[in-house]
Amino acid sequence: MSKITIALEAAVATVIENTPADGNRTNRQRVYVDRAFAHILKLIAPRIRHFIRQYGLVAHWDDAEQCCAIAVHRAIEAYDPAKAQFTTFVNWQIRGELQSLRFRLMTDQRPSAKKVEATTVSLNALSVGVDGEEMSPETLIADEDALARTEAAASDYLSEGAIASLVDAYVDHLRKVGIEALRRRPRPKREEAALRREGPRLRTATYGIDPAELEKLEAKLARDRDIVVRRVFQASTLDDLSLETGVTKERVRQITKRAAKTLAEIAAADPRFAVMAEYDRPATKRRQPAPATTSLLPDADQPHNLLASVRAIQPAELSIVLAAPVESVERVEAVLVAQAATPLRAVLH
DNA sequence: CAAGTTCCTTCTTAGGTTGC
DNA sequence: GCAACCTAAGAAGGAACTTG
Repeated sequence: MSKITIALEAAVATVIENTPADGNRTNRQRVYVDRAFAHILKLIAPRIRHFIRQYGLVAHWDDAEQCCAIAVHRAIEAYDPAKAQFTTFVNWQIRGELQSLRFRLMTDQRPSAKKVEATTVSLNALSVGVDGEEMSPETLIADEDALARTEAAASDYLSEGAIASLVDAYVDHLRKVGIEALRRRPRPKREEAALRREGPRLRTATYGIDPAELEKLEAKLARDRDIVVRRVFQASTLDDLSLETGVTKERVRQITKRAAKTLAEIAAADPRFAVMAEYDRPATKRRQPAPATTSLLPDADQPHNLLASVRAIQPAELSIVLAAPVESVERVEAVLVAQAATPLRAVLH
């Protein structure tokens, strides 16, 4: 154990000792707790600075420090020395608070309730029985899965919106390319001669392109859009799409292959689809650390972010891995399996 | 000027491979 | 076994170019 770890344990022990179960501290106890709390903050100040930088919250330094202080307070309240060391426990509390702060600052762009003239209605006000007696809202909740389904539906709604935007961007790209090709394509000589005979016509609205050609282009775009949406995002089969669109399975495959490539390029180039582009990257590739001001996610290369899973194992298995006698690992119940080169990290109690 | 040739793009067909 | 994938080859259609 390092000096800081030992000092943290001692300071937290002081806080716990001076916190009676009923919450009524004496003045002396309050002074001890305040001193110990200040000492804890001083000990973990370098770690707090590190996390604030890592989470890209340098621009909101004061708020981030406040969140970290709250995290330390919560960590002390919930800390159980029998389960883990405080130094480990407080890390996760701080990260959780900072993550939450970043989410509020960078993601939640909803207007305030006052601005949209929203009214908050208490569930209790809605749950009055026939006889006028108030009923507990919980008794009215018959569907325990409602929350999960609501969240899933909201997630689906957002993803459908993102997909529609991405496909719109792809179709716009195709339209741009198609119109450019029509503009570059010289008019057939016979048609040109006929136009000369008819005299000049103003067609600025169609950029000098024959409206019939534009109609054909739009029809093709609509067909391609349908194919891409159903094939790429809804997993329709080649057979189904071939039957319904009238083109061969192979042509459907070619269209979707070209679309997938272009969609990936659009997603990578447009910040609106940054999350999709991020998701598209192979998991095995190590990402380059992004500047803190542009990335919403913590640096994946940091050792504590490499955690992949927590797996329960038997003491006998761990004794083999660590080449230690079974008796010395009897109290170990779980190990953290990390993605790093060292496959196992265990703490022997 | 009409018919033939060439070039380009889109789409289809055939046959082999791969993964579940 | 089947669906999907991939490659190669070729058909179809439109337009420019060439030739008699």
